Amino acid sequence: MSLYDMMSAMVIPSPIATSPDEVAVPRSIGRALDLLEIVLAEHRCTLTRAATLADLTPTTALRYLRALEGRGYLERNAAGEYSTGPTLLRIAASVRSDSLLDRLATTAQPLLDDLTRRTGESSYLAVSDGRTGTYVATTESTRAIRHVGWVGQSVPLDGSALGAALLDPGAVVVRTGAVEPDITAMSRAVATAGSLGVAISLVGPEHRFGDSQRIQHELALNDAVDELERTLRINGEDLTS
Amino acid sequence: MSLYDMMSAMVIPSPIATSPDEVAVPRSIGRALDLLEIVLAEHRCTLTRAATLADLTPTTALRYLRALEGRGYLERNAAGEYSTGPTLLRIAASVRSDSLLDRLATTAQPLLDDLTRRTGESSYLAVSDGRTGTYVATTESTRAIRHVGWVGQSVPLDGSALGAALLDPGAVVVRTGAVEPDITAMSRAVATAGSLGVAISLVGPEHRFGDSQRIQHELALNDAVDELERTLRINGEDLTS
DNA sequence: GAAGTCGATGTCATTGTATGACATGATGAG
DNA sequence: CTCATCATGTCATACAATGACATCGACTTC
Repeated sequence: MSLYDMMSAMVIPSPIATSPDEVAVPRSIGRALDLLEIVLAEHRCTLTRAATLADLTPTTALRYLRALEGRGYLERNAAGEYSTGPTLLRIAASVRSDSLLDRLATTAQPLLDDLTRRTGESSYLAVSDGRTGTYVATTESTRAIRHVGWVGQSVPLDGSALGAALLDPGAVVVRTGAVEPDITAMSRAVATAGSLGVAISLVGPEHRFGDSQRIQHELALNDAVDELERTLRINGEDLTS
Repeated sequence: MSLYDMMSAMVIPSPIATSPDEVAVPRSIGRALDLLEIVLAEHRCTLTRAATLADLTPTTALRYLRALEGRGYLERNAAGEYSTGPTLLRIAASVRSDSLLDRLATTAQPLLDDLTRRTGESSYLAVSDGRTGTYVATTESTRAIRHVGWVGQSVPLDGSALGAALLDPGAVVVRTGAVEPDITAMSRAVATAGSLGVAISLVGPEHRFGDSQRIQHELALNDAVDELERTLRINGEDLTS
């Protein structure tokens, strides 16, 4: 199973329309949103794959995907693959201009750069909705052996360094093999008001996160997060709960 | 009727779940998406207002709004108002990092600044999905009498300068009173591949768009759009159809 | 205090809309 | 050519979506 398949298998939301401890979601709504999230997680997705991942018949999935396409949330290319549609892009732009998202990656990018320079590892900025984290910015390590490829990808929070860090604000969390074998991620959450989680992760091969480097990595990560919080606060964003 | 009410009344999607010349959207899906778009257009919205605008009973609207909240697309504050939720923020960040949206506003902002400096009027960057345009960035005029308040707002494309410009790439379109009385908008589309429409608009009081200023405004607008296209193309974005 | 209004929420009988079994068509590989 | 796979359409049916109605809570007015 390739990395991409592993990632895909792991981020696909459960096809259960109703979370056991949450509100009853009308079945059809749950299904449509499942399909939307599947396509977005896959980036490009055929009808059959979406139907399989959503555990729906092709007929039912086609109906929902067509509906989402008709409303502009998805679009379909000549090869029959669904991907992000114009309405979702417009909404994303609108939402972006309304929130800290507008400044977040811009503000964080130089800090990611600095973190990578100090540690020699790849650094990532992640946002999270409580179930899924999405890596939205990165600075890659310049080493010959480096971690690449997570930007734009979503990971489940369960079991990951990112998830643990978001649950324990202020703590630096280290996990190995949670998302990829032999890969160590070190994460710390950024203090934010509101429901959007934000974190910075440092990611690299396990053997480069031994005890001696770890202290240094942790220092650098803490500096980056502290600086991001400071910069966003200075810019008028109230980050403290 | 205040400006805000006018804007809201004009951008609310028709509650008809099936567009007459498009795919059949399952009724429940159409309703849920209508409500989502209503809340996003309103920015903050109570159950009763959303139900009224969507032409649904409060009970039905509550059910859908709760579903969208449960899935993270909306959230609800202590005052009972719905607004953008964490999953939508995460998706927006993810979508942003995948597309030209990532660079668009950053690249356009200095051009908006320049356009406003040259013309003395407020300039706006808009994105569109073909039905609705959303203003996502602005530079305000520094004059005592200036146009303000459109950033983050959505406008229907029908009848507006923005809509006409998007339908006629390369043309500079002028409209007065389409969105607000006595306000003139001058728009030109930015050439983009894909389904997302992008345009720059210059907006100000009608009396400042007379024949003599108009030529100058048009020149400046064309320069801004040409430069944005050039910059995006240089940055690797294929804009030409 | 009582009465009224409004918004939010819950219940339940009903029906119409969502659904999937099945069929068909198109395409590509061997 | 056959076969497999993917996409799409049809239609009978049953169950999930729905709204009429009731209840509750908060607030305002008299």
